[in-house]
Amino acid sequence: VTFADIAAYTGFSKTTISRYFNNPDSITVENQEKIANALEVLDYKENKLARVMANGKTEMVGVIIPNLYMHYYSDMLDHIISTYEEYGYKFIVFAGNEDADVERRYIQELLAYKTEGLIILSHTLSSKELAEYHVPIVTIEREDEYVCSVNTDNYMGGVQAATVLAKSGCDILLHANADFPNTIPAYKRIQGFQDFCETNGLEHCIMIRNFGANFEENNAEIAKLLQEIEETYAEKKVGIFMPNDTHANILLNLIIRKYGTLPERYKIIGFDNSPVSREAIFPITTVGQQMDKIAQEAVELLSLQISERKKRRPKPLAAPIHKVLTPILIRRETTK
DNA sequence: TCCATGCGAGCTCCATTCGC
DNA sequence: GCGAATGGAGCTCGCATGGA
Repeated sequence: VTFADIAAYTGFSKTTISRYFNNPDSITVENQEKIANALEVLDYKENKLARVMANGKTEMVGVIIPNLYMHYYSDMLDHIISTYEEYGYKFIVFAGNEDADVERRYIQELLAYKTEGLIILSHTLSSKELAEYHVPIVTIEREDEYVCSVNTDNYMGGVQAATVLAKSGCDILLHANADFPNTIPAYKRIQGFQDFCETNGLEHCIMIRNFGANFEENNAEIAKLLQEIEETYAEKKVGIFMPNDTHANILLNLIIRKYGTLPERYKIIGFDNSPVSREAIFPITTVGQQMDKIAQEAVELLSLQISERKKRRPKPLAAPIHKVLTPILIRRETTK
């Protein structure tokens, strides 16, 4: 059943049928009812392909994440997908696994499907390269100099984590993280943690590690980290700020496997407020990213760019828009 | 290899009808 | 006469298909 069939059945033209769907107020209520009735009788089903062909609007958005192993990415994806109700975008998702050539191929594939914009969570391609695709792009929690982005205030997150550990009465505050360049938002997390400790004269150490890209590698590296902490700070009450909740949970499991519980001398805090932080055997204190708001802001920012491109005389953004959201500290059992 | 055609819906421009 | 509602023609989009 097509517009032509509906037009023939109702006696209206194709134009009027089109208006019924796209600008119903331009048709009388009586005629709207006639057309609505015809749709029911004829059992009309919307033809999205025809619509895409006609106006070029696929309502599809491409998403590239590094992996689905990290709880942060799966949780963020869940929130991005949930924006469908408000914005109507459908999402095609690729996991790049930190391979630049693979990600470039995925982007080409997404653009070939005429996705209207891209949300990039992976760190592999520079924002300069992404900007050269000349499509609406929003990045989340990554280097973003040349493209629009939504990030959490990582500096504040670092300060919040250090504050909690200091208030827990820890003798030494540790922050384990990867070796980020200073263009990555997470770098500021390290800075915030370090600045707070130095300002307040707290003994601390930044432990830069390459945690790997899967559970096995993470587990092995964090086991080594724990061993080092035990050897170096044997008699001290240790506060450990892990780079994310997935890694905090692995550390927690390793400690519990060794001691049967979480000893009083260990305080752990994660980052993100991923589901795993709530589901852990001892719910993990975390610096929560406002996942729902980040996803909402990202899609809003993308929608803004997409709408502008559809105008007859689109005005490109004078400069990329960068939104920064405040982290929310969530106290749970691992810092009691 | 090239060209014409068809697919379904959107859109624009202009014309027509109708009711107040 | 005016404005709102509606009609109609013609073009567009990207790709597959088939015939020359």
